[in-house]
Amino acid sequence: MSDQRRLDVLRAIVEDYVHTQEPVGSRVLTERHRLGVSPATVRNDMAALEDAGYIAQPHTSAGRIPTDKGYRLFVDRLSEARPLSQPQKRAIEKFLSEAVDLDDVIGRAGRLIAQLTGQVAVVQYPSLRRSGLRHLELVPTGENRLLVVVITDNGRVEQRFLEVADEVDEAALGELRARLNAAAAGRRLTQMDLAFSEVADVVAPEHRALVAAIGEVVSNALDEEQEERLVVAGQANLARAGMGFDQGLSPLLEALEEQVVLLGLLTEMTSDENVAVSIGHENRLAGLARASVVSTGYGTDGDTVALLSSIGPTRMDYPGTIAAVRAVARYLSRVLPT
Amino acid sequence: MSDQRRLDVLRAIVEDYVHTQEPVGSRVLTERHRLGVSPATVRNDMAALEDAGYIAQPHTSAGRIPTDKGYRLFVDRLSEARPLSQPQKRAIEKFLSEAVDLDDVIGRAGRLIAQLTGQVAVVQYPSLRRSGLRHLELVPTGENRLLVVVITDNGRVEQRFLEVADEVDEAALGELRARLNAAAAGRRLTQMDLAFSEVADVVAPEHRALVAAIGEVVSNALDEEQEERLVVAGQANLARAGMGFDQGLSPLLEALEEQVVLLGLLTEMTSDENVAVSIGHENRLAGLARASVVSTGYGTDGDTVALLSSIGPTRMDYPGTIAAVRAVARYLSRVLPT
DNA sequence: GATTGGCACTCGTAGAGCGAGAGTGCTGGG
DNA sequence: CCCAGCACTCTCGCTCTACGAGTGCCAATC
Repeated sequence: MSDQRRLDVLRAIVEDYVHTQEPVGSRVLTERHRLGVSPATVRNDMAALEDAGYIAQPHTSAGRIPTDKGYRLFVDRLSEARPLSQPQKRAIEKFLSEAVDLDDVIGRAGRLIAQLTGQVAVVQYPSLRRSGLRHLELVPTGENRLLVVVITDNGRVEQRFLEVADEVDEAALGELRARLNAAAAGRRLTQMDLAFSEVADVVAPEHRALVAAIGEVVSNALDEEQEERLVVAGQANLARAGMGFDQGLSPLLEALEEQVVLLGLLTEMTSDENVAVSIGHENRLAGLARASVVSTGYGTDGDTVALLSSIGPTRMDYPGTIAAVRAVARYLSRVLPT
Repeated sequence: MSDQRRLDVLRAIVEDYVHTQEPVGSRVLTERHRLGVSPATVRNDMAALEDAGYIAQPHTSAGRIPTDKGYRLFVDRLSEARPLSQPQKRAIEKFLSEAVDLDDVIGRAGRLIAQLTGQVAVVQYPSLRRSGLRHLELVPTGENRLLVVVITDNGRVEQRFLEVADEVDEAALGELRARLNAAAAGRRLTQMDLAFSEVADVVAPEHRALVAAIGEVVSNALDEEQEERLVVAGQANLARAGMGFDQGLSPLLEALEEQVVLLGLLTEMTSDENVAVSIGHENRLAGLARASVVSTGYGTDGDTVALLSSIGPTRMDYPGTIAAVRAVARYLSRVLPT
């Protein structure tokens, strides 16, 4: 009994099931794939595959469907990413390069993945960790309220409200703004504390507390932990008939709304710029037990700054999804401001 | 035959159906509501209501369910917004006041509406139309690429990429930045063109084109047409059993992803700070034919700057939804930076 | 020893038939 | 104008049956 043929059978089962969404029996298997053996032989192989846990039958005398373990083997050893066509690549490049700002880039990347894969896309905003400060702006906004806007080297903009005890007059604010910008401009975000304490030393005593408060807000805003914004696109794809989620949809949608938890999961499974795949119950989240996640990092020159994923049913088209995710991550890395 | 009682019957039908999600017959109607008449009488009234198009029966010999027209009458004349409880109000206030920036305010408002109504929430970002320019920042980001960041009076931040022909050196960029800020600061966004042409006159000839380009990007970024960002929250609520969307879910989710179209619909139906309700087929969008939209404007002192809506099945709890939308809009208006 | 054809067996599915229950519309009397 | 009673209709859930798909096993074959 050839080991190789068993793997061929498994691959055939996965491909057929992904395509038809129906349990596949020994007869159609021999008809649709040139295995060169009879249904009876295939049946023997299938029995062995079932014993090994790669496939299962939903009920006696139905065909077989792959298990999570079966998909795992398929992804690891039986498939290769199917490269996108040239027109597709050009379309990706064109669509991403038309973006007008960072929000738009991220949004477009999400829609792109959603459309290419027919599934849900999750895109994380690029991290701020390694950037420097470009400009700090203080905007008074109503009584006792200040808006602090931070612009970084790499074009990221963060804003935070700050409650202040006493109203600060325009002139004092202007001076503060000038001093802070002079002291902090160009510095790494990690050295920000230092810059703020320098300013605190030279400023009028009644403003020291304010400077400290601003400093706290700024480092807070740039803290990596806060850096957890996700964009989700293509949720409508999940509801389409034939996705296999027809009634188990709400746990999945709930998981997608729990952005903090979701990001944790993605971060955990994605180590570098390779594409990682997590299948069915391999996902730590219960809501994703019937789904698979294909995820990769992106960022300028090998420096992974954020994540990009596609989520779909376990019976997704893995080669196609992996290729799409990889391609978009690559273009995203290129088009992204340094 | 009393007209008043017929309306009572209609109200009873709507309330019962909203509650039980099942067609309601004449018997249970007399049992659950003190109508003071027998089922037979109610049947006559129901026949009249059906002739008038306010209710319908899914099939012969099932109970009645309200039609879109029936809900319309209910909303317009038979119900009043049910005020929220004090604890609820306090919870809203607390939750919104904890927000750290504008994104967070909008996000929280969405989650709040979603949770209060058990439906989907759609929140539009506040418009920039009436604000002035606070600061303009130019950040070079990679070769031939400039990031233009606009900070407005009311704390809104917009950013746009700009492709430039030749690389601009730091010094020239610094000068440009200073000049532009001097000329434009404090001006209304509508007078921005003027400020830019002033600068173009005094700047070195080789930078005129750049100034013009920046001017275009800025007014573009602040153009109201561009101002169409929506946040959608609580999509998972739609998938919950008993929402009535069990199989017709995907057109709805698709409608929610078509943000431009969706915003058009909301803008059209919402005229001012009153709460507007659009029921079932009254919605121009086919995807929303089985849903109702409850929408209102919000903004500082009666100046409507953006929209806030809740979308659910036509058999939603209108009084509760209207109250929730109104309450959140009110607090949002108060907490929002001027 | 692997492969294969044949055959009995198991189940899920689709369809038909049936009874019960809910709800209506109508009619005739208060 | 209201209401009790009654005949009628329709859906829903149940059971039963026939069918088909697919398997597992065994003995024959290469």
